Amino acid sequence: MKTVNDVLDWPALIAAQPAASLIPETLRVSARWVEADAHEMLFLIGDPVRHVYLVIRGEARLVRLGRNGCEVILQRSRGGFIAEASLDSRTYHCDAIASEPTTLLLFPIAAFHAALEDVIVFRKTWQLQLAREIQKLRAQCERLCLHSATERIIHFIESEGSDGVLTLSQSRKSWAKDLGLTHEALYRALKRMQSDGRLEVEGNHLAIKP
Amino acid sequence: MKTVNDVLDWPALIAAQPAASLIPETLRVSARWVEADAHEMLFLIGDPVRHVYLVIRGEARLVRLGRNGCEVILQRSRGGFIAEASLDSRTYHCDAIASEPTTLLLFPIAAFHAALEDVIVFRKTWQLQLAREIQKLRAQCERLCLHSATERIIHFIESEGSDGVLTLSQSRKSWAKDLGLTHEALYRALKRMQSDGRLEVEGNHLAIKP
DNA sequence: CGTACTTTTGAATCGCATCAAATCTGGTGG
DNA sequence: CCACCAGATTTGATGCGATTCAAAAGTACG
Repeated sequence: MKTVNDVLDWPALIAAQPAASLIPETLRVSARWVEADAHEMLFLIGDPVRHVYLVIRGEARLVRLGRNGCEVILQRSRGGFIAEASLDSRTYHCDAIASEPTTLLLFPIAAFHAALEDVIVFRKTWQLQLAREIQKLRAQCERLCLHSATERIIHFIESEGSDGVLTLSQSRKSWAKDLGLTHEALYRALKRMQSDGRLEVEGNHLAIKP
Repeated sequence: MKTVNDVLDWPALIAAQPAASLIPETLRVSARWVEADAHEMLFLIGDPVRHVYLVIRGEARLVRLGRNGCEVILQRSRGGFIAEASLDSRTYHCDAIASEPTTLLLFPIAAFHAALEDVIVFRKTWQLQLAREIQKLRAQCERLCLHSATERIIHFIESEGSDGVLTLSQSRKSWAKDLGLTHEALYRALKRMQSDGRLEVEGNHLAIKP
């Protein structure tokens, strides 16, 4: 039988994907390799949880549709696990979509649980992963509680970037969604901040001026 | 030496505190018992992480002060762990305050880590705890991305309550902070929803009308 | 070259934040 | 028991800023 190890260059992946670096051999061989098209649904709300998803290339996002049909992003992952919190759930609480052509690894839940029990270093990494996700989400809640577009932008650059400098890894339109703003509001706020001399913009490179 | 077991009626606590139910004996005896006054700081941003905090009675909250001096709530815990995500951090990323007279258990970090390694059932409970926290935070981000006060209120009742009915366990003023609104906006939205016949309010009992 | 998408700008509207102040509440101490 | 105080609740008036709807210009890709 052909396994993931035949398809995948693990050493290269590990170099590129910190999250994958400590996946034990026993778990690797049980993984499934999946290529998803843009806009392809990975799972739907209510589906039974059968796999843990690791995004290798591209982007996957967790979304929920409000009653107005408006999409809300719960998680966005480029190179990392997605829906980690569903590891102990029976069914999914949201939908997962590939934003673009995306490569994923699917680990069967049972094997994943077994690896978490047996391999100490893997377990520690996993717990750290969960803690990081919590801190990231707390930062996002903090940001969304700010009332003005400008404040949210600054908060984002300061918490996601380093030293007031940040290189965006997404379009501004999707950034606007992360910030809980319309894209128009984001464009205007950015322009205002530029002309006020509070921000420097060069392509995807943003720098806060003191 | 006097231990926590002398002060604390564990069976009673366990009945009242699901989160405490699986704390192993070895960890229990190392716990410290703390009574905090209202507004007392439990730890400050930058403090080294020495303990894991479990709220027994009262309420503790994690906050961060924005540049405008406005307080943002990152976590609020009544009867459960607080700052779980700091278990693997060296220092705290936010302040912790007791909202009211509060009783806490403090578990030394080292003992906590040891218990996580040694006691399978405790470890599983802990991982579940982290996953639940992630899902709760995702729901909150989803809520904060809604643009109107009314939508946030409905979302909160539907996700935190059951079947469109919810009993508030906090003042409306602090609820407003959770919703990312001013208290005035919350009061007005509630009144509007009542007069529109979309919501029924009796003290802390809220019910969405279909 | 056409299609899909992002980026940008404009105008009108609405809702929330803000400031101010009155009332109500529970709890404390005299 | 009452006076008092801190905090929560409620109402009002005002202005700003984000949403919304609309549309044009730019950009990537097959």
